[in-house]
Amino acid sequence: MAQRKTGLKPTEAELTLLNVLWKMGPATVRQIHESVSHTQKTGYTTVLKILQIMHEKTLVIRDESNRAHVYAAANSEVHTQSSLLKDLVTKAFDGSTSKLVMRAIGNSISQKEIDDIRQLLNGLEE
Amino acid sequence: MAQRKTGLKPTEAELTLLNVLWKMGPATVRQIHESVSHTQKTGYTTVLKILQIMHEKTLVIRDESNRAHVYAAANSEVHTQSSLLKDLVTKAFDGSTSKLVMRAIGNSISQKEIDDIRQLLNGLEE
DNA sequence: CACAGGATACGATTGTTATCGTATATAAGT
DNA sequence: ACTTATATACGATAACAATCGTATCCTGTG
Repeated sequence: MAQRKTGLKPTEAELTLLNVLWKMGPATVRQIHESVSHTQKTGYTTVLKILQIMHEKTLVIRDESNRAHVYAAANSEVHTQSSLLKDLVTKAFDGSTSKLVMRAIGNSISQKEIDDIRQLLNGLEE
Repeated sequence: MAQRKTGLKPTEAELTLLNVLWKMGPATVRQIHESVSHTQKTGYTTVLKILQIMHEKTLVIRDESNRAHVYAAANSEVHTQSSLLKDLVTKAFDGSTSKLVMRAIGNSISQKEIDDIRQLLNGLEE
């Protein structure tokens, strides 16, 4: 049911690893595991396995030229965020981006965030 | 790992049924199935089973006083939307609601939607 | 060159999601 | 009371997600 070829949705564990890769840039399994183990209690081989699966799914690319493979996110953070948002908009907001935005804003947001958003709206307008 | 007691996240199939319940109000399995079968090819017993599981998870409540049980969403659409958004913000937007909003707006949005959002921002401000 | 340390590969396991088939129960007609 | 239509309950299954243990495979160093 999930899309095959392009832009398939990362699972929760996969998204965690992607976040690391976006922050750190290309990294080895050891580095990635080191990074996640600060907040997670995941084993090394678990991280490895997930990365291998992500590679099959083409969620990451890897450089195998060295013994320790170097992994990198296949898609940008922005691209993935947009994709996840689009998915949520269709599944829970009846396809309406503005509904989602208004719900998000309504949740609770700081004055600075309000200013940032208004700024962006101004930029979009013309 | 997923939270037990309160506000646990509905799966995709569950969310589909919740959308029906929010639109229609309380309904029987037959009515719900009828509604989803317009766009889905799901069997009757599948819908029934999912509703039973949702009942165990307390995602829905049900009235068993008649032979055909009547199901209703346990939480409001707004509540669930907020919960899903909060989840996405923490998992993919580093906890920043404004990042999410700006990404959503950036995706593509109509002039009317921009106006609606600006309106909401004005309302929030004072 | 042997070997210890560290890397990947390969299942195996457990839990969850989604889907149905079949069994059973019940209400309403005839 | 039997039969039929329709409900729920139950259990099985297949796919996917997440987790590791173990095996195997380099590679640099003594």
